[in-house]
Amino acid sequence: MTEDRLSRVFAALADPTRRDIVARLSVGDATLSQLATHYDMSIQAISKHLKVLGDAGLVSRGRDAQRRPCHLEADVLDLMTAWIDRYRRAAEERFQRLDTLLADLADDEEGAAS
Amino acid sequence: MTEDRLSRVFAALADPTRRDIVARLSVGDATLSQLATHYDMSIQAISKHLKVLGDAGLVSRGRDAQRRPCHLEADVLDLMTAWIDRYRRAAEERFQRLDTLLADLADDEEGAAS
DNA sequence: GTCTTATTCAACCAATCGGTTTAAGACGGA
DNA sequence: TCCGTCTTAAACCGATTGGTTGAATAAGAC
Repeated sequence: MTEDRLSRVFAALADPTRRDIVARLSVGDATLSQLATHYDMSIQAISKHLKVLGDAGLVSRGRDAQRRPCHLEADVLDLMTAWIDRYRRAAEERFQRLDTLLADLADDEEGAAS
Repeated sequence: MTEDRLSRVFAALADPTRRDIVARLSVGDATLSQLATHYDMSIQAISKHLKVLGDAGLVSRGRDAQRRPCHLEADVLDLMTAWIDRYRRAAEERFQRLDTLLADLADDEEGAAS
């Protein structure tokens, strides 16, 4: 399903290091060792983070000799915004209905008082 | 900082059960035991999920006798969309620049060929 | 007061996560 | 060919997660 995919994308972005990697890749492609220079952990740890991002479909890897440049697949982010917006909208509409309901009740009160 | 908060919100929504709870709460408030009827796990497990959603700021709990109705705090979702949009936009702009760059190169080629 | 419902707390468990270290491939350059 | 660089694989470790069960607490309802 798209269920697993959504879970993987959310989980991938739940880690600050991985979010930072995404932020860097949004500026431009980069290799593993280039990325690793910015973090206080081993290259292998960053490699694992890239694997998580890859499994989530958020980054793809190319080939350039022994390098594997990382590329941000920004389309996947739309998956999340679609999900989020759906329920944010629902909540807002419900809030709106409640709001008008309260307004109507207030009007009734005024009507009864006059 | 807001770093932890973002991590908690993303992590909270990385679980399908919790996403489903958010979906249900977007329709209307509900109590723990009402929510629990829809899932094939113990009430305590759902209570834990609600705690995670609460710690992320995604749901608040009220008081109604011995019940603690759950309410979706939809504003928190904006935190995520703000983050996502920021980098999706950056990636798109970069793509746009690359696109026009390639177009310019093509024009140069044509110019050189003519 | 006692019973029932709604919720939380605590201990436990297997599985996953985020990191480490060490070793092994894959590739280009001298 | 051998060397240095870039990357992945594997084993390990402590902490966290997602679930369980059992007991404790809180608040009506009878």
